Amino acid sequence: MPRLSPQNKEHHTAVMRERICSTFAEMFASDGDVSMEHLAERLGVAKGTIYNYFRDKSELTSAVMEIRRKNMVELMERTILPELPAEEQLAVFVRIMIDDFNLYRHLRMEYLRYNPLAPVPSRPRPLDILEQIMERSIASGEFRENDPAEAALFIFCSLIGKFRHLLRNNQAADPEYEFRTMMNFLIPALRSNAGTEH
Amino acid sequence: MPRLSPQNKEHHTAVMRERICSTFAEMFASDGDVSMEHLAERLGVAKGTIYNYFRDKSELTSAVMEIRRKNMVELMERTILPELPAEEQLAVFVRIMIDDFNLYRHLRMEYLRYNPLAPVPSRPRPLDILEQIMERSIASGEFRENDPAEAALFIFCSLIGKFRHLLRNNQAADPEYEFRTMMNFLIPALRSNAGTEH
Amino acid sequence: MPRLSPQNKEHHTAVMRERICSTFAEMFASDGDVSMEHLAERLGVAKGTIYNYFRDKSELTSAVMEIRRKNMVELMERTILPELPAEEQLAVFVRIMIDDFNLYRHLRMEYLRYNPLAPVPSRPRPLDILEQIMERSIASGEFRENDPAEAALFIFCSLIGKFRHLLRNNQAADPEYEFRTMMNFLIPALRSNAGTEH
Amino acid sequence: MPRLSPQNKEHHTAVMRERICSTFAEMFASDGDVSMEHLAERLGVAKGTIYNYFRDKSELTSAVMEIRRKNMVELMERTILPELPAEEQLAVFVRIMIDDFNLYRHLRMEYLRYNPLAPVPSRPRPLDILEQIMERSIASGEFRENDPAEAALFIFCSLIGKFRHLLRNNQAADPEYEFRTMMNFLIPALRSNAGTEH
DNA sequence: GATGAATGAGCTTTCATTCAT
DNA sequence: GATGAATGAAAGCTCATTCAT
Repeated sequence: MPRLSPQNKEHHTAVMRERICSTFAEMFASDGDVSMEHLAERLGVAKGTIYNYFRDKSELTSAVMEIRRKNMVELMERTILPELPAEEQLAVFVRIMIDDFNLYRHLRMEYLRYNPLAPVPSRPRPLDILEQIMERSIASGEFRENDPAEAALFIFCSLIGKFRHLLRNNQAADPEYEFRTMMNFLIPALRSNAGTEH
Repeated sequence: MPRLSPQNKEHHTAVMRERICSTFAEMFASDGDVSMEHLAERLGVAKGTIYNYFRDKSELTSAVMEIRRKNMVELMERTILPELPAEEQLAVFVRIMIDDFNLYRHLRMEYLRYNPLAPVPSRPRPLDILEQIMERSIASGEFRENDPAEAALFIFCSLIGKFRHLLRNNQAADPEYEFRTMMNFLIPALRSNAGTEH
Repeated sequence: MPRLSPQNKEHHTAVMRERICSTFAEMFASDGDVSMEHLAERLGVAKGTIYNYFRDKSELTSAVMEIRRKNMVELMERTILPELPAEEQLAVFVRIMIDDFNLYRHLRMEYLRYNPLAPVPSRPRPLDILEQIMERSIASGEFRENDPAEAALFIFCSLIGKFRHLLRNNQAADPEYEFRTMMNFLIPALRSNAGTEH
Repeated sequence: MPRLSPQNKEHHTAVMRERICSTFAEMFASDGDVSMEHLAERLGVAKGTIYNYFRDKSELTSAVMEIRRKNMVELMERTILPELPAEEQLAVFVRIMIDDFNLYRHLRMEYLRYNPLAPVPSRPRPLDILEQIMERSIASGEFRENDPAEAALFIFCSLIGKFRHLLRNNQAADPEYEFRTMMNFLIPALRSNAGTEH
């Protein structure tokens, strides 16, 4: 391997980190937990090489989650346009989350094992975006008066819970069905304030 | 501790199993996965002793989950009376789930690892009870027309998702706050059908 | 359990030892190695009880071998009559060995594990009886001139080797077939001295 | 010891496997069963290192047996020339077996434990070679009419049985003595058919 | 920067043996 | 004499991590 100029070196490092992360995510998505040995094998590099780019497995896992999150967020930012009706914005959000789940089911759920203390990820997270949607929708009156953060968290957790349920039953999501069911309950939850007087 | 009368023996066994289970659950709750070695240490017995009460770690884990589930279900059956208003039934259900979560945080989430195929637990599960609540409430018109199973699953997953979120942030639930938030969204989701026409 | 007189006590001990041994042998014969736990279970006594009659597993195993050997030897002494033709005496010997093998295949082969230093068993052993047969037969001229001990050992080892071969292939012996094959080679080996001049 | 050229790596692996195998065989020969821990200790490496060369203990044991067998068979094939007199061919065979036994006493006998179903080893095995010797010798009339396979098995088992006997008495063989005794009985067994008419 | 052989703490599990009652 | 719960050394095996080259 030839000497790299500082820029090239930086570039090389970034490319390599990206390659390792995406391969790891991919393997995780299909097989569940992945050993460093298998990962190196699939990458076609030595185990030690991975450790040149990531301090340990925990850092790698975090990085993967970060990339995944960034991709998801970028997609959301491109497709969830503030000028759309609130309901439609929510719909896009839900669809993206469902697709992401189908892609990364194992990774998402096993993440905790290597990151029990849940390091704060870089902003914005999907939950942040969802909060913005809620803020706009409540401000515009499309959704009922409510704490936007709370509403966002409720929606977010409903989705996560559903994903976990599917995972337990070893199923991928049926995107269309799950989408319809979620919307069937979420929209009324956000629209009407029927019966909350207790 | 030999030479116990049959009753005493049975009692001793039950006590010991209970002690092992609850210690395991407790350690799991605070630390995540627990090795048999550490469990024995905390119990103040030898590793082998645990294996006199449980064939292997998988059996122990299942037993803990089963006990937990049975306790929860019994409590639900005692306190969720069909003659109460639907909303109140749901409220009790939600409270019990939140309390259970606080007690068994990690265990609930890591259970999968030792039981990847999710053996069917003894009925009824909390979800079954929730389905009954929904059936009655929809039949009586207290909640809007809907598939009871779908409604139950939505509620259940919303709760599970919330728990998982708290777990990720390494928090116990604040029972009163979580209760109010959940009800604030669940009741409208089940009452009104505002805006589901898309 | 009532006080036993010294004689009764002695008798009880002998009976118990016998019971333990024969059960152990039986289990060994059908399943291979047997744990003290399983043995106690089958006997309907506690594990500790066995240790009142045998210092440890090694002593038990030795005792079993001893009993097995004594039974076999008694049978040989009853049925191998010196007045029979040499060939017939040998035939009876071979048949008894084959039958014994079928009964105790596992035990015979695993014995070494607990008795790596092969404590000298009580006399007479089958090999001793075989030596007597050889002595008589060579003295009477029915078998050719030879060291009787060597001849006996050769026959004995041929049988043991055959048993081991069968064990490796997880077979019981076919008594009639094995008998014919052995005799087909042993008789000439003992009769003629063709070609030993090298 | 990283960064080896491909040849060196292959060489290193071969050397290491060989070292592990021969140490294992050696320890086995003197002590009977050997734990991975003890083996590693004697090798001066960590337990895990052995597992870099052999998937598990069963594979290691098989490898040792295979090497041993290959060496023995190669030696037989080089030294047992079809043009030699039958008796001489047999003599060489017997000598090689005796020497092999002295080298691998315990291992040979305990092999079964880790390979209870006796996986078919690579051909040809010593028994195969012995069968060829018998075929040729019976065809040429040097040995009497007989099923070559049966004759070979008889010889083979006589040897194995002798080895087992020595093992039980914790002896190495005295090669010259054992050789003479075996031949003293085997040759007549194969030559003459005196007295097989019963 | 890359390598990958070596590491060793850690895991689950077994089972002969002990000893207080 | 009988009991059997408790023991704990020992086994086979895994895998994230290190470091000499």
